[in-house]
Amino acid sequence: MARWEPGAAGRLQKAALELFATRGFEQTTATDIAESVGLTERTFFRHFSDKREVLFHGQHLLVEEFLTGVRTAPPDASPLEIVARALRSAASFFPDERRPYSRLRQSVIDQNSALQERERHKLASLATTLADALRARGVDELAATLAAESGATVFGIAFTQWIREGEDRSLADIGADVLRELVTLTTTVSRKIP
Amino acid sequence: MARWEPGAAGRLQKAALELFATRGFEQTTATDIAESVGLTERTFFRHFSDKREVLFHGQHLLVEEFLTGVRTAPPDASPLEIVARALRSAASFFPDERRPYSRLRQSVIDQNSALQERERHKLASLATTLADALRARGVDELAATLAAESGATVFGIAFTQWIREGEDRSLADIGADVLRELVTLTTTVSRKIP
DNA sequence: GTAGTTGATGTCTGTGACTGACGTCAGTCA
DNA sequence: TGACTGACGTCAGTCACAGACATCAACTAC
Repeated sequence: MARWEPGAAGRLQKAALELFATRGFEQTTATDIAESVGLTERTFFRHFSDKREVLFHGQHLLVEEFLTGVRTAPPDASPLEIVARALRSAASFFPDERRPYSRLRQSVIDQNSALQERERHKLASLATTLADALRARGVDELAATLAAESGATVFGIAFTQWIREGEDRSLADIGADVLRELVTLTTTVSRKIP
Repeated sequence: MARWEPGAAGRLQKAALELFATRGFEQTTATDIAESVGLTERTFFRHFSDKREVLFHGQHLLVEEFLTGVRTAPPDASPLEIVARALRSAASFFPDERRPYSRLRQSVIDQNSALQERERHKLASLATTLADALRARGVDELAATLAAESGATVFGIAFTQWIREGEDRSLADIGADVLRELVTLTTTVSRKIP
């Protein structure tokens, strides 16, 4: 028999989401979470750098999906086409079965501004990573930054729409729609930018 | 003679920036800041909701500039034109004399990820406010969100450039350039978005 | 198979961010 | 003149997090 139950991080993550969803984020201490799965506070902080992070563990896998999309884009693709590929690839990270889980998690985040702050930070660092990948493909500095930030924005908006009650399109479809709307928006500048 | 020196918040802000710049953010306690201007930690937290906030006080004035720009846009302006106005208006918040101060402040933020997180959060809430203002003008939901987020992104990129050593264009000029680049980027989609 | 090593955990202790309750006192205003 | 207010101080408490060190099953080398 093993000395410890395996998968401590996973158990902590699951317990944390449940406790946050019932009691609320601030009303749940790190000790609460740890003890609910038979561990100590110290162990909690060995697995997660801070209390908020327990809800954001595994985000690097999403970033990887984005990068895969960037890599599989044809060499002559424009920055925005590359971003479109990345978005489609990232969407595969959120199959429809995952919607209920994503909804619950988001409802927790939406109720606490410290968590929203962390979420935005993750999205921003995704944009930074994306921009690096674009630059590595030879896209110039400013275009890479703008395309990457736009990609992150589109992803954020699409994701929000994806988890809305009643929505049944796939994340990939929504993402493509939002990106198209962005193109439309910027191409219908009737007046000159001063 | 007054009982207390006036302008406690301002004195705290100034002292905080100086201490953060010399010792670093984490190496400076709220007590350090407060006592350096003859106040107590408790008073510090009466003026600022948390330690990071001392660097972001007054941001609502910037938001106001954005909103002024939105309001002064002609009724038939497209969402992106409105955003262009907002950007130009916001730029007046950062006259060239302010560059040295902004550089110092940014160097502090760039050295601490908790501060970067807060900065992104502020930019995100600016986008939300902008989107509300656009919707209030009749812009539809998705277009408003996209235009507002794009505006915030452009502002962020332009500001970063404005701060760069050797840069001497005004923030308004840089902002207009970045926005134009965004338009260029999205209008040169040779391939169809899948 | 025994000794040494490793890795995930527990224990103990400390620091600092933040909060609530309450006291203080100069200035204001009735 | 006396009640009231607003900005501050004092005190005590909670909790997020971190360093140092101990523990002990499992694995490894010999």
